This record gives sequence, C-alpha cells and structure tokens, in this order.
Amino acid sequence: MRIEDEIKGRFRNDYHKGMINMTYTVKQLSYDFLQLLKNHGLTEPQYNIMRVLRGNRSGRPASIGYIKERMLDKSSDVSRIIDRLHGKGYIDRTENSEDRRQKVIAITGKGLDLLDKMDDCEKKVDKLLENLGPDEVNELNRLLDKIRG
Amino acid sequence: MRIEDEIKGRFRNDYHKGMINMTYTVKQLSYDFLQLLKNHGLTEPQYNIMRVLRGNRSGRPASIGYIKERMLDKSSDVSRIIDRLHGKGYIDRTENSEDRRQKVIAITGKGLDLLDKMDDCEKKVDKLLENLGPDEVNELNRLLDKIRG
DNA sequence: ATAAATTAATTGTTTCAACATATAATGTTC
DNA sequence: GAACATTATATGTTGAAACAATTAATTTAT
Repeated sequence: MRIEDEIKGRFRNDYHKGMINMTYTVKQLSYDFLQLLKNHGLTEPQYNIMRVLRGNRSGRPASIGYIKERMLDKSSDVSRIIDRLHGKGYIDRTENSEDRRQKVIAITGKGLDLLDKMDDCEKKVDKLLENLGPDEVNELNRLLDKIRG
Repeated sequence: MRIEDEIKGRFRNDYHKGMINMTYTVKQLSYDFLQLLKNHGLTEPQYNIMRVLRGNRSGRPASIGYIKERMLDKSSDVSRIIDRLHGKGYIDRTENSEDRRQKVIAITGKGLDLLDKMDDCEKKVDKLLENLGPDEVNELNRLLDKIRG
C-alpha cells in the first residue's frame, strides 16, 4: 500500500516522503519480528546479544565492550540487558582475571537450547522482504548504502 | 559505505542484509535529526505531535485519538507525551464539552513560536536522502511500498 | 429505561535508549 | 613510584515503546 494512504498527512516532497516511508516500513517489519521473539520471552536487544555470544568463535572471551561493538545500536545499554539475561539463566558473567575491569560473558547451555528453539526467528528475518525479487533487494541495498554515503 | 564494512558480522543472504541495512540506515539518519531536535529541547515524538497540531486545519478540534492516527507510531503513548508538552507550555489541554471523554488539544502561541524557530529541522529532513537522485528516491519509495505489500 | 458494549483517555509496569556521572582497574608520564 | 589519564563497567535519570488494566462517558441493544 502507498505510504500516503497508510499515514494521514501529506509530504513536502519525495525526499521527505522517502524518509518517512523508510521509518514506517522498518517499524512495521520490526513489529512482525518482535511478536515472534516475544513467544520465546526475549526482547530484540536480548536476542541480539544472545546471538553475538553464540557466534563468538573468536577464541577470546566476550566482554561487555566486545558485545557492544557488534550491536546495531552502539549506544545500547549492554550492562543492564546482560543483567536481565543473567537473571533468566541464559548467560554466565564472571570477572576476567586478566583484566579485572572486564567481565567474561558467556552463553549457558540453557541459552543455547533457547536459541536452537528460536530457529523460526531467523527464518522470519529472511522472509521480511520476500515481496521483493532478488534484483530488487540488491537495488535496495545499493540505495541504502548510497544514502549513508 | 557498504553495510558489511560498518557492522562486524556476516549476513546469511541479501534479504537478511537488506533488513539489517534498512534498520541501520534509519537509525543513523534518525540520530542526525535527533541531535537537531535536541537543540530545541524536543524529542522526536514531541516534535511530531506539535507538527500534527499546527497542521490541523480540519476545523475539528484535535483529540488524543486524532493525534494518534497521525503518528508514525500508532502505539505511541500520546497521553503522557502531551503531559510533558503541556508542562513546557507548548500545548493547551481542555475537556471537550461535546464529548466529555475527549480532550481538546491545541498548540499555544509559545508552541507555534518554537516551531517557527525549528525551520532548520524541516530542512534537515528533506536533506537526509540528498545522496540519492530524484529517480532513485522514487525507486526507493516504490520498493518500500512493495515490501509492505 | 436499564443493562451491556464500546470508546477515549489515563495509569501502571517492564524494558530500553540516550545521556551523564561514578567507580574501579589499568596504563602512562614524569 | 606517585600523579594523571584512560578504559571497562555500572549506576542514575528522563523519555519513550509496548503492553495490560482501569475509569469514565457515550452508544447500542433489549
């Protein structure tokens, strides 16, 4: 549906419309994804952190800062999100004896089990843009990269 | 810059990449805009509500529900955002004698003055996508509309 | 005309973003 | 090695999103 029809209100020009359109589309797609996450009791940043921890094959232990670097949202409040995941038993948090300022964060067996059960969430992400053909997705990626300069 | 280089981590496929790319791009553009708003002491939803109120040439008084319909974020907590704007003196809020469930929300002179001074914010929105040519913006809008089906 | 359903707005709760500040450990410099 | 700077994390605060639940006014149904 055209964005003009979904949101009451007018746009000054196509550039204005483009920005609103993008914001609105991301919001709508994220919502669909969020509903799935909620079935498993996780929020989006919680899920992202769990995936970062599972994906850590770097050999190095993951610190708060390591996780932060890999989050979409760099200003994200990793300390407190880790708190909540720890409370649910999905994460271990120990002091790093190499550098006692750092914490060593690791996903637990319980956390890994949960992620395994959340396979449908990964599949969902790959389907959010399914209305576009392969060429169109590439064109979208090109335009987005160009926007950011 | 290509999204692969800005975010550490890999994508399963172009569809996955497209969704992350869009989310990340919106986040970055919104941040630029937010900084401008902050100079004027408003948050994004506060600014949006003020603009809806200024733009209300419908003759009808604006209720909470009227504003909600025109917000990008339909689940937005208009009541409490209105509270804060009222606290700053930018909005009047009175009971609607026609239907005493409703409130009549109106922007004050002080609010209008503020919006006039925030001209730079409107200009900024129109420039967020300036890296794209006119045809590219149209193509972007077409793709976004198609994504939402 | 009264009861039931709907609507408009408010309030409460949890989680998070964005920001500032604090605290403790480690590095650097003189 | 003592003073200072930097780094890693934690904490505090405000504003907001996403829900649920509540309250009060209006509409509908019987």
